[in-house]
Amino acid sequence: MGRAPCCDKANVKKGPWSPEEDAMLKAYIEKYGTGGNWIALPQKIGLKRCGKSCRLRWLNYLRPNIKHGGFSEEEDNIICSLYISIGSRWSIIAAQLPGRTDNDIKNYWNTRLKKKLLGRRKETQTRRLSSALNLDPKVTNGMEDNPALSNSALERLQLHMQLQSLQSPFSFYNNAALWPKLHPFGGRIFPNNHVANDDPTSLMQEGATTQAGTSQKVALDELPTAPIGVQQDNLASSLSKQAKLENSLNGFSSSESSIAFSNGSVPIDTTIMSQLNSVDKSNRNLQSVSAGLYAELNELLYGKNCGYVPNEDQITEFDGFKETEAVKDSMPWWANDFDTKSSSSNSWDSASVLQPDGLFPDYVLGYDL
DNA sequence: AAAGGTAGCAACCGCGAGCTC
DNA sequence: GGAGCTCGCGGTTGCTACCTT
Repeated sequence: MGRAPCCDKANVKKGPWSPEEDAMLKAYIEKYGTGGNWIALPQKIGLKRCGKSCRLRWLNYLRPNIKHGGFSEEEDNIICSLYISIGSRWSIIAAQLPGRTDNDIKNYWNTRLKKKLLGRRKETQTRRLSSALNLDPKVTNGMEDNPALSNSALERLQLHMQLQSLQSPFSFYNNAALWPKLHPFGGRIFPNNHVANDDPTSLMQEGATTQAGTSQKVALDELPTAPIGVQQDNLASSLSKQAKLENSLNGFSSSESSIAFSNGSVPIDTTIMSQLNSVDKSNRNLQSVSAGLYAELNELLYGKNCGYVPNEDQITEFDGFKETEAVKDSMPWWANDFDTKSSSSNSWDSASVLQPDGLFPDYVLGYDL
C-alpha cells in the first residue's frame, strides 16, 4: 500500500508565494495559530496550497524574528564546527543560531561556506602539508603533482562521513577522538617535534575525557604504535557522550540517558555495543581511504593546532575565523547548561539542544577553523 | 549586446519517526 | 499490533539574478 498523498496535488498551487498568499497565511497563524494541523490549514485559510508548503513558508520566511543573509563570522564558526561534528543535521545547527532556519543554513553551507573551506585548502594545503607533516617524499610528491586529487578530497571526506553516518551516527567520522589512533601513518602524521599541549594528538586525546571529567588520556607514545583499531574503553567514553546527546535529541529524559555513564565506566549494553561494532566496521572501511586524504584532513581541521605557523603570504580568507579560545568565548551556548527539557530538534525554537560540557567541546578543540 | 555559465535561494519531494485510533 | 496520518527533516530541483566571454 502506497503512501497517501498529503494533499490533492491537482488542486494545489506550486511555486513562489505571492504577497497576498503570504499575508493570508501570516494573518491567520498570528490570529489562530496553526491549530496543530498543517494539512488542514490551507483549507481553513482558503489557500490553494499544500499544508507542507504552508508550513515551510511560515517556518522559513513568515514567522517573526527571521534573519536572512549576513551571516557573521561567529555564525560561520558555529556552522562549520557543528557540521564537522555532527554532519548535515541542519535543524540542530539552526537551533544554535537564533533567527536562522535550517534551510537558510543548509543553503549557506552548500553555496558559500563549503566553497570557502575548499578555497582555503586549495591555496595553502600542499605547500603547508609537506613542510608540516615531514612525510615521506613519495607520499607528498604525488599530492603536489595532482591538485585534482587534493581538491576533491574534502568532498570525498564528506561522502565518507555521510556513508559512515548512514552506518552509525556514532561512527568514526563523527568521533574525532578516534582519528589519531586510526591514522595509517600512526604518529608520523604529525611533526616529530610536537610535544605535550601543542600537539594536536593531545588535543584529541583530551577530547576523550569522560563526562565526569575523569581523564582517560592515552599516552602519546602509544600513538605511533597503536594498531589501526579502537581502544574500546576510550571509544566507549566518547560514545557515551554521543549516546547521551542522541538520547536527549530523541526525547529521552536526562536521567534515563545518563544512567551508567558516570566515572567513565560505560555500560556495555546492547546499544553501546552495537555502536562499537559499527565503529569497528567503519575502521575496516577506513583502511581503504588514501593516506593523502588523511593528511589533508589533518591539515584542514588541525592546521592551526598542529604547531605549524603559516607564513604571512599563506594566510587566506579562511583565516578570518577566530582562534579557538576566541571562538569558544563568543559562543554563549558553549557555557550554558544543557537543558534537557528543551531538547527538541525543532528549529522553531532556538533553545540549546547541545550539551556544552559533553560532546561538542571535545570536537571543537580540534576543529579550529 | 547577447548567449552561456554560475551562484544564491526559495520551494518541492520523499522518507522516517511518532502519534492516534 | 498495525494501519493511517501528520510532522519534521535533509536532499534536490528549479528559478532568477548576476557574471563572464
